[in-house]
Amino acid sequence: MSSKAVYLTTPIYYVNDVPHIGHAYTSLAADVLARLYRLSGAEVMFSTGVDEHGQKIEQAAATAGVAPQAYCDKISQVFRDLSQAMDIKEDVFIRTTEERHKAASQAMWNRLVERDQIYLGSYSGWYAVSDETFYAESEIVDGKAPSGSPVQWVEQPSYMFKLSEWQEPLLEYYRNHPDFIGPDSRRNEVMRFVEGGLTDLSVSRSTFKWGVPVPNDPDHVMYVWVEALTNYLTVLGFPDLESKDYKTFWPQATHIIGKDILRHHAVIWPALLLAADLPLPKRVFAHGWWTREGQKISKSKGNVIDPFELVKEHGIDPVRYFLMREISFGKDGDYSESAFKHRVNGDLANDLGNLSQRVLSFVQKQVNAQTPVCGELLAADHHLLDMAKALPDQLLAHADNQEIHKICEAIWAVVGEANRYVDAQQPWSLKKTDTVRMETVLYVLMETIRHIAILTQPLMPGSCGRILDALGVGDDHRDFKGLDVPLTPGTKLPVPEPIFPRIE
RNA sequence: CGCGGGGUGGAGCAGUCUGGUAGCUCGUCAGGCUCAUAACCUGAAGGUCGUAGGUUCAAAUCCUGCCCCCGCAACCA
Repeated sequence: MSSKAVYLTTPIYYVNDVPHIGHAYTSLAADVLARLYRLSGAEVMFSTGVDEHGQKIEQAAATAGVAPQAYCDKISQVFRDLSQAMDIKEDVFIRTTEERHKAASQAMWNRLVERDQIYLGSYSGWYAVSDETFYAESEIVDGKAPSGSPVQWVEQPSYMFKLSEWQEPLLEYYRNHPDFIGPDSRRNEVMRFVEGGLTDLSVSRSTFKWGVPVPNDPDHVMYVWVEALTNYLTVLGFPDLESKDYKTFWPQATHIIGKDILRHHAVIWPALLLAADLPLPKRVFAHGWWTREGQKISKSKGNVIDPFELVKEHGIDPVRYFLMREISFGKDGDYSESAFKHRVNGDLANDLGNLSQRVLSFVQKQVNAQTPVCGELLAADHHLLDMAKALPDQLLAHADNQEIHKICEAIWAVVGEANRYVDAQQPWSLKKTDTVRMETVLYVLMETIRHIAILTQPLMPGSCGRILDALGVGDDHRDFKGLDVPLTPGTKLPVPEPIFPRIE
């Protein structure tokens, strides 16, 4: 259907802590999009991974009494487990301690140096010895750190990136590429920020060792920006600009991120790429944050949401569906037990689950447990089928804008129409008067459900697989191409089981 | 005057760019159906669209002032 290429990324997650709902949310969104594009026949690269460098990791490892690498090995595995737990299928899991990433980061650094974009300056700030941390001017309270520790003004040599030179080129780029930053409100925010002026950026540290060494200066390691952001290129084989992956995917990159790191991705990253004379990604999309029962989520409040516990309690697919459907992707939203219950019971159990069950149970009992024969189609039949057949294009359009909630809405509009169709056609009445028509109605319904199930796989792969099993759809006909392969009348069908249980 | 976002029936949102009978989901109430996971379908009630003023034949939508809420201010998705 589509021969386009798509490169989707999540940020690389910092391994100083275990995964929380935010990590799960970002990865899940990217996974849903990746799965949809794969179904459509597009060439897809979906990467996620972990950021394993920095002082906090070095310290955390020291506290734990293990070498940094051993510490990273352990925590990184938990992030891999998260993908497993949530049925997230990334194509690449990148770790910044990999040798190829070290090579890519240093190559990026060298490109910047060659273009006179990095100079040795100094980094200064308020340093609290007891906290081993620098604090921003704005964080200082009564001449002390937020923690109450005494601070001193410290200056140290640091390599600086000439970010300030890129203010105008960035603004020009934003103007010429209105789709570069999404949602639109974020683009606005970023442009205002850049218009306010950019200062050069500290891109190295000499106070710790756990990082990628700066080429030709062993006293420094690269600080997060240059190194971490380069992971998106590492994955594609950079610095080999002739590699197949780089050529295929880099121009098609969409970075899915949380709104907290919008500036890094929408300002620093494109500036670095412009400065290094490399093409920019196609789009940066920042999603919102979750609250829980109306409260901001924070460790101090103790109300963090553990994604592992979430899926253990509710099952993978209901959690996937809820997170993708409950809020407009890009906005903030709230996770609450009652909202979760309403979504799952309403959309999954009552609407989709019940639709499938009421149709398949009827077929089971009235058509001898086999796919019915399709007779002449009437206007009402065409209306429903046409709605289902219009979905693929609609969904891809929404995916291109990262409007995942609209993907859900579009599918459920067909689910609703199918339920209305059942009521209008009354197959239970036709049973007594016109079994040929009854079979046609049931066939139309099964075809509609087949479309829905195939197209909902990206959201709920496991559950939709079970629906397709119940419809007798073969494994090799479950993608966009398979949509064009209609059900075969007479196929023996298994006894249908409810797919989405209600939450009481 | 730091920057940005927002204030729409009980709840959560869309609509605002491109003025023209206020829409969706959930909830509430009434009815229908009986295939189905006490599910499904239909209908009704409920909003002076934060506020004050302006432009206009006409404003949720454009302009101005004010009030309130939220986020950001450079390592939390």
